Amino acid sequence: MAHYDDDSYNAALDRLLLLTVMLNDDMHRGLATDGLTPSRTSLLWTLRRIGPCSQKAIAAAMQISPRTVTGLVDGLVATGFVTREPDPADRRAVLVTFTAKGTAAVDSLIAQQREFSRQLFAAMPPERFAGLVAGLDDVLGTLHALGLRSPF
Amino acid sequence: MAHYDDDSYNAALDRLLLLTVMLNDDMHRGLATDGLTPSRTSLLWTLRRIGPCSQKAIAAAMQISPRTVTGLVDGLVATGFVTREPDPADRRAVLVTFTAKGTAAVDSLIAQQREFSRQLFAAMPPERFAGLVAGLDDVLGTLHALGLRSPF
DNA sequence: TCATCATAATGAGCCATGCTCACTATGCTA
DNA sequence: TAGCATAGTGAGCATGGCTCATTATGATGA
Repeated sequence: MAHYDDDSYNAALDRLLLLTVMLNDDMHRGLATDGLTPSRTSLLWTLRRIGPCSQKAIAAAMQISPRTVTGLVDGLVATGFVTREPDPADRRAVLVTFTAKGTAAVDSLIAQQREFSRQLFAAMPPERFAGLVAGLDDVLGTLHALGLRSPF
Repeated sequence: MAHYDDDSYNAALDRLLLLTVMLNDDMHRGLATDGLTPSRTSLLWTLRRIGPCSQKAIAAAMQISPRTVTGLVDGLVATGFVTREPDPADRRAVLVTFTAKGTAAVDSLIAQQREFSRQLFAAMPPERFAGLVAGLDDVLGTLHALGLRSPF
């Protein structure tokens, strides 16, 4: 009895992890076409969320070291997605700021994501979709209760 | 109407991607305690799935270059998880083989995963669990139909 | 048999992404 | 103004991807 349940729990986790891997791979594949790496894209997402800010702030938001942010911003500056602007309030700091190309890239990613969500869910029976969302919310709540915190 | 649906699809995909990130982070954190990196662990999982085999076979199974496998196996040999045994049928090749420590490590990972699946799902109402699994299967089927292939 | 081509692994060397530690330049405060 | 704190970066390391060249071995055909 308990054994039977364990097996179905494991099968469910296997599905979840498989989905995790497949979604990750797909995201990374899509990125390559835009000349972006996963880490640099993550920085762009963060920048969109918190707005032009110091590298220190980006490091805190992404939970990586300030030194790593220097490297990522170097790459994004070299490829024209962001610029380093002087911070009028602190001459030690820079304000990492989108270029037009950077803004366009993030907008494109958002559009791609919307399209992908349509492809994933539009054909799903409403009841099943609702069941999936309820299940995901349950899992996310459980993870939160287990002490895992969202990176956002 | 269509707009409303789009928003709920997006919200669902956001949940899925958030879950993806959180599960990934958690897995990687857990690994560090065992002295394993994510890539080396992935190789151990692969090796468990396909059995002692050449590095070439591992590269094919993991969809990475043979050169990268050389590096990963170097690390796993240095830390005592696997050994390189001569292939009796082909003196060019090696058979990557678990040590006792390697077998124990994989067994431990499996046990951790079973425990984690219990923590995630044991408290979930059976109906919601069933709804989650049905939804996940639907999504996996859709991904397959979209041309995304499982890495296994 | 032996020359040729194919294959398994690795050396050399590149890039990206993470880290720490040390250092510079600047800000802040007593 | 002296001294501590903070933002960013240089130096240097590890991991994990890659390609290309090389070595050793296997396999095949003349």
